[in-house]
Amino acid sequence: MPLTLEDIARICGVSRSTVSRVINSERNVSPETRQQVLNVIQEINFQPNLAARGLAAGKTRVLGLVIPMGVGAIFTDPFFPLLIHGVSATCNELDYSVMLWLDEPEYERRTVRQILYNGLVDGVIVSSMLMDDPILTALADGKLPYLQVGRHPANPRVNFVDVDNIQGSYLAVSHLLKSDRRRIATITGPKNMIAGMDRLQGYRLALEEWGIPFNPALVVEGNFTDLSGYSAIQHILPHHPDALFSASDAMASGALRALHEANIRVPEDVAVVGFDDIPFAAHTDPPLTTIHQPIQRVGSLAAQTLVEIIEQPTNQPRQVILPTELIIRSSCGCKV
Amino acid sequence: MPLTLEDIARICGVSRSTVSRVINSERNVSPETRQQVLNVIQEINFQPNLAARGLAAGKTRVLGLVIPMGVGAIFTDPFFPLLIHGVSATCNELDYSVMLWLDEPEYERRTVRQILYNGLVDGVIVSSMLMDDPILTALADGKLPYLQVGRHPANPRVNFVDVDNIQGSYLAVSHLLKSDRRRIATITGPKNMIAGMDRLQGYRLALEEWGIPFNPALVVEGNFTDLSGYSAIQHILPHHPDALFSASDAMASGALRALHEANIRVPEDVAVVGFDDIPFAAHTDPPLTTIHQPIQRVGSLAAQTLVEIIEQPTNQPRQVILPTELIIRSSCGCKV
DNA sequence: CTGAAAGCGCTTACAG
DNA sequence: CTGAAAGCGCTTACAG
Repeated sequence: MPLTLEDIARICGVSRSTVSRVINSERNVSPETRQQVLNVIQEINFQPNLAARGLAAGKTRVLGLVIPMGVGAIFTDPFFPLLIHGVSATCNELDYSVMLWLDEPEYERRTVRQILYNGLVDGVIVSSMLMDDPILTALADGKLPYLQVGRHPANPRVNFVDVDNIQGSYLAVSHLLKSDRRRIATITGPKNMIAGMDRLQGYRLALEEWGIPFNPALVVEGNFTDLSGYSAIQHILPHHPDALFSASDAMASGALRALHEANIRVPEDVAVVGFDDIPFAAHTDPPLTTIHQPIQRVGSLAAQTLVEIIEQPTNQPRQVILPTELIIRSSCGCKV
Repeated sequence: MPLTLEDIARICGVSRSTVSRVINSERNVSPETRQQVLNVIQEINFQPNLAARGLAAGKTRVLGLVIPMGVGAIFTDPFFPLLIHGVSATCNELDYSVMLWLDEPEYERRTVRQILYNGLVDGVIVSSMLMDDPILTALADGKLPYLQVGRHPANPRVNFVDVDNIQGSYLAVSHLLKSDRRRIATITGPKNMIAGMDRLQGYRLALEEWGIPFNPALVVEGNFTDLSGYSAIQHILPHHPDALFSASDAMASGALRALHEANIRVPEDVAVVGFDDIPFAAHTDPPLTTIHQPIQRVGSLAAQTLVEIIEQPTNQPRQVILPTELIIRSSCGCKV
């Protein structure tokens, strides 16, 4: 029922090759013919069939977006909505569509194969932050263009867009240091997550710069959830910290609760800085000083970069790291 | 480079028709042949090209999911992540893929055309709650199977899955009534959103049942955001409410802040009940009594129902309304 | 600048 | 139960 190239061609009295050429903006079409075809297309609201185009050209103009559901606080954190928003907006601009896979553990195998070989996508953006995610190795072994959201230390040639987690936590801890805190504890992310380890790295860097020895008793591993932040406090408190850098706002929020229950004043007794700048961070008690990351821009850049990789292949891996920003609220206790 | 049906056929010494039949689980293939083909497919990890299949069969096994970005609190509310999760999980089970469109106002026109006529999706789920969303009328005029998340009062034949907003707010207000509150104010959603109006309807129903006259001075329109809840309180306070039903948790959270600043005690002076049960609702001060809605199940049912519509077309519109649940916390002041 | 023709990888009557 | 053949709606050398 929908019209085809052939129909347009008949109406215009040209061949379907010509119609195809004007649709794909090739030169080699006389201005008059081009205009006429354009008019007809406009008039009857013609949309080329993308399945046919995909089959013939080997390009579908659709990007896959793979989001692993394994990770914790996926519904309290606006990370994925913002990422999706960025990807989608840029795809719209570039005339690409986006295919979404929420990658549940049980389906992982099937997903990878489907994405790689079913010919439906020209490339894929994976937002996995797990060090050893099987989908990452599958992608690395395959030949489909792809780009990671989040860098991968083990694979130097991978394309990625990431937030500068090291610089972010360095910023956070430096701020605490400048506010004369010296016993700065940290709740880290899980060991198998790159962002978690990067944020720990920034913590160490800042300490080092100020000549403060690294004290293992002041670092506790969390898993980015509120609850893990809450229980981390129990381990940290005996060591009398005067500040806390939490590798996520969710954990900071749990820590704030625990601190409150232990009758420890924030920021007077313990200053707190989080990471992520989730909306909730402005509403904790006290409002949380934290590190803002430009997630939507990450998504947007990821889409744009992947399209470049698809359309203008080179040997150079494309890698971009976006800066973060310190957002000062009350929990750090710096009265400007 | 990827293998094709033809390759499998050659290896097995059969025609590609036969291979196609076993892939599509048709009968009319001898058990031995079927097994042999299956083995080869398994062995070489064959994935049929979906673009080709789509072109030949007119079915792509992909569902479109359209999410309008016009609406307010899209990143503080886990509605969309949960919805997407439900849709995606069920699509995985049913061997469908999902194509995502975040519908930004400027692109709306292009989006609709693309979805309807580019042959990439077999049907679409639209999560629009606007009364007069242009995409809804475009879909209604087109011939692509679709299903709405959220009912549409003006179109009785539309397929939809919705949460019972009327029953939900009825539940909320009844609870307040049972707790001896009589001057119950409400902050509504915007007039052009169906869910908003449904929630107002439930409020009226409960009042009516208890013989309490409807008092327009006690109802203020909000737009589902925190801020609108905050400012609504200024209009309501002069009329001395003893309770508040807020049509969203975000607005309730703003209202709580305003109440607090006005030195009005919750729940002693004013009992508060929200709607949505966002994660934050458990952490407000005091924790918010609210109405829980099964969003993920809505997504799951939407996908399942749309697939039924695609695969077994009938004339009957499919319409399902899911019940909500009252979650009692502290803000309503009922000490069980 | 333009058209005829082959081909992308499947499905689907049709004939046997 | 099986295969040969046409066809889905495009793109893309190739020839002119």
